[in-house]
Amino acid sequence: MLKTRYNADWNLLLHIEKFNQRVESAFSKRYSIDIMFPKRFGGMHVATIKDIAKHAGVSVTTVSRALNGYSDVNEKTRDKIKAVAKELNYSPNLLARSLVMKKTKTIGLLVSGMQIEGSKDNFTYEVLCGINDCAGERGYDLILFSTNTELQQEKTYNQLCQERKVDGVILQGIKTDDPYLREVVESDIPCVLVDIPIESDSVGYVTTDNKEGAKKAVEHLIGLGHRQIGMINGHKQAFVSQERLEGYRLALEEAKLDFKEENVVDGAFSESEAQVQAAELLKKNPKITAIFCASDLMALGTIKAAAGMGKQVPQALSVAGFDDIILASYSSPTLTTIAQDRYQIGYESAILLIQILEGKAGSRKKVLNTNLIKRESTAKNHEA
Amino acid sequence: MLKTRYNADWNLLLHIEKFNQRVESAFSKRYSIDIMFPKRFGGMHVATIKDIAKHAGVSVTTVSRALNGYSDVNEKTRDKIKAVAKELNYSPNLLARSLVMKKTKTIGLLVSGMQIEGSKDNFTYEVLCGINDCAGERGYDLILFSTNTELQQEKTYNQLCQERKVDGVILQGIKTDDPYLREVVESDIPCVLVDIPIESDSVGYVTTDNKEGAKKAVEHLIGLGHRQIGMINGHKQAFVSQERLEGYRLALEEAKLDFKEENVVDGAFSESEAQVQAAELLKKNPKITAIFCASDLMALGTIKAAAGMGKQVPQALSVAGFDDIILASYSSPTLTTIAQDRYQIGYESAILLIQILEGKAGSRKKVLNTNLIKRESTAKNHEA
DNA sequence: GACGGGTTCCGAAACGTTTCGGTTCCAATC
DNA sequence: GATTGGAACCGAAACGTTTCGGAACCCGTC
Repeated sequence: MLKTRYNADWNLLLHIEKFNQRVESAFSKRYSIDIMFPKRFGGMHVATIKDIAKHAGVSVTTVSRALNGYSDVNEKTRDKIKAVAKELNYSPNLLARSLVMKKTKTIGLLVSGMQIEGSKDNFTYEVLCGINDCAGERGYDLILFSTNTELQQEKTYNQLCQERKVDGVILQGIKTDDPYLREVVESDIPCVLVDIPIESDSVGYVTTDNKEGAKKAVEHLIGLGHRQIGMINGHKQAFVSQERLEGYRLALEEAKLDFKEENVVDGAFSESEAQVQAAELLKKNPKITAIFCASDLMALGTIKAAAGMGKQVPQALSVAGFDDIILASYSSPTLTTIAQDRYQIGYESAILLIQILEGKAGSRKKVLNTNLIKRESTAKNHEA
Repeated sequence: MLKTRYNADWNLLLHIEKFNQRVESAFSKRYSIDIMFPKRFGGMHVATIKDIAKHAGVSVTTVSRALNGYSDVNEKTRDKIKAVAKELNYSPNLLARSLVMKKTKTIGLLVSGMQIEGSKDNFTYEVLCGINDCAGERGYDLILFSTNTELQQEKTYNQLCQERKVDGVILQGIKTDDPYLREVVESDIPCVLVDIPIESDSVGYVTTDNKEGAKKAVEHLIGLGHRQIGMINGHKQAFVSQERLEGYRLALEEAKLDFKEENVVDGAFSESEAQVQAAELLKKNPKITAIFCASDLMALGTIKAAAGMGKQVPQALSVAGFDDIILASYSSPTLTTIAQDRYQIGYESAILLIQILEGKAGSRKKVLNTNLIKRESTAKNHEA
């Protein structure tokens, strides 16, 4: 479908075609269309720097310099200009400014898991809150890129960023095998990754100490007398899964317990999948008295699986999770878990990105601490 | 703090001042600073329409028209231009385009409750998901305005929108006495309100049928044989509270039950506040056998209050909530509640806004339906 | 009274697009 | 052979900023 001339809007082709049947000359065509689509901003003319210049009797240069706080303008002139600006209800056109300054003061947000399913663990939302707060404090605005829809899928990471001219990007929720990730590393757009450890001149990351966290959880279980401890992990494409597995292994090792590969299964970070996998695991290895899950959601699934087999938690089986999502303190039994501060992850991501942008980042990575939260889902091993 | 000339960046004042001590002439000053701050986009020159024109041997006009699908360009030329564009890895500069087109294809998001507290009910997040999906499908990007920080507080609604030149705005989570709200109505920026019923040429709203929903909940309680039914409402500044109260009143009326004002208290949509208020209400009126809460969170608080008084839910007290948040199906007892589709609210908001933007909105309001979800927290009235 | 230096201002170019108002060329028509 | 009309293209202005390179003026100094 081609646009005919004088057509400013795809969607209005129909109107125009109808219209064309009634008009002859190019002039009337154009004119009428102008009437049909009045400029939105034009309607109630928004004051520009030019208007201020005219009203204040100075040049645009001076207005710009005055408003931006430069020193080579007389204070009296500056006051006058400011007064006129206020009177005209002026606010700068950031588009124009960005165009010449080559900085937009916006940071892009590429969230892969911005779906309704993310509602249970609130990971995405809480990270977003942190980013938003930090960006707000520092004068940056956030622009959201959706990557889930078909339409956006066609555009590459670079296109997204180049078109909108974001100063930098924060990526969250993308898997290690996501095509976007390659692009990120190859492009030189400043960016911060959440939970993916890549460092370079223009890319940094922030994550929690997943290894240490997992280790704490398993040590807790060991401390309760458990010797046969299973693990429900996430999936291979997640860096955090590797780390949590490593923490699990480490804790066992330090306690001189055997690490058995068959005691570890993947639950895809999903409650239902974990339920299936946990049931199978418990059937295959009935001696297991405790399970460490790489997420709270999977812990909930595991508890359901246990219940399905007539095993009470925590009496017959201890279950520890990871994340400390809201549900963890409301479910029954309440969940023993490793808390990670998702808000802080977001906040630190924004800090780091802005530091990189402004050329004063020391380290390009930030690793946050975890907390063991003891609740009802873990208990002493009575068989010990 | 004033900027000296040749200073492109506030934050670098220090560097420059230090630097100035070492240089004399204006020329060397400028030159050196240029070296110090290379243009970010300039580094690896991003292809512009001009470059394409040069490489393809045509004018910029033709390139623009070719890429935008206008009809008065030879198909052979168009193909060549497209090829060159791809080769140069061209992507249009939306800043420049927006500047002349006076349309940015972005919609602003003004969320008042973008805080970590919003994590329990996922209202904000789920609405956001809906908006994001719809906007993505229709080629709009989202830009987030934070209103909670001090810095942003100074800027008026109009300034925010004018500066970023968003095409339209969606407002969510603002109270009826929020100063922003006045501005919205007075400005002529197209906008859609969530849960605030204001209509005009440029503003519409979407909400759920709160009255009907509340009525359903209370009718359910009445159907279970309850005659003394209390209500924990939100607060006066919320439109939804008025509606839900009205629904409560209506249900009582149609069942020929007395509406007693002392049976309705405000819980500020907060779990803990509701707990306090519910305890007081139950003490003052021990004959109450059922309570309708204007939110699930408050229902949870109410259940805690009941437990604190030795009343089992649902045996001694039935509790119905509103929202159907995630917790509602995980708490114990699970909550009987009125489900509202928050995702849909977001999605419809975006649809409506875009319709208004493109001048083809029929109605300027959209009211969504609710669903009664029966779970464990309500039961037959044994005293009846 | 020429000169240097500081203060205050300004003209014009630049950023990357879109689009108005043409022009040029060629084939078809009278 | 002059006229018309369409197809294909282009120059230049416009959008609203910032900033480079001066210019004008005044004051003090040699």
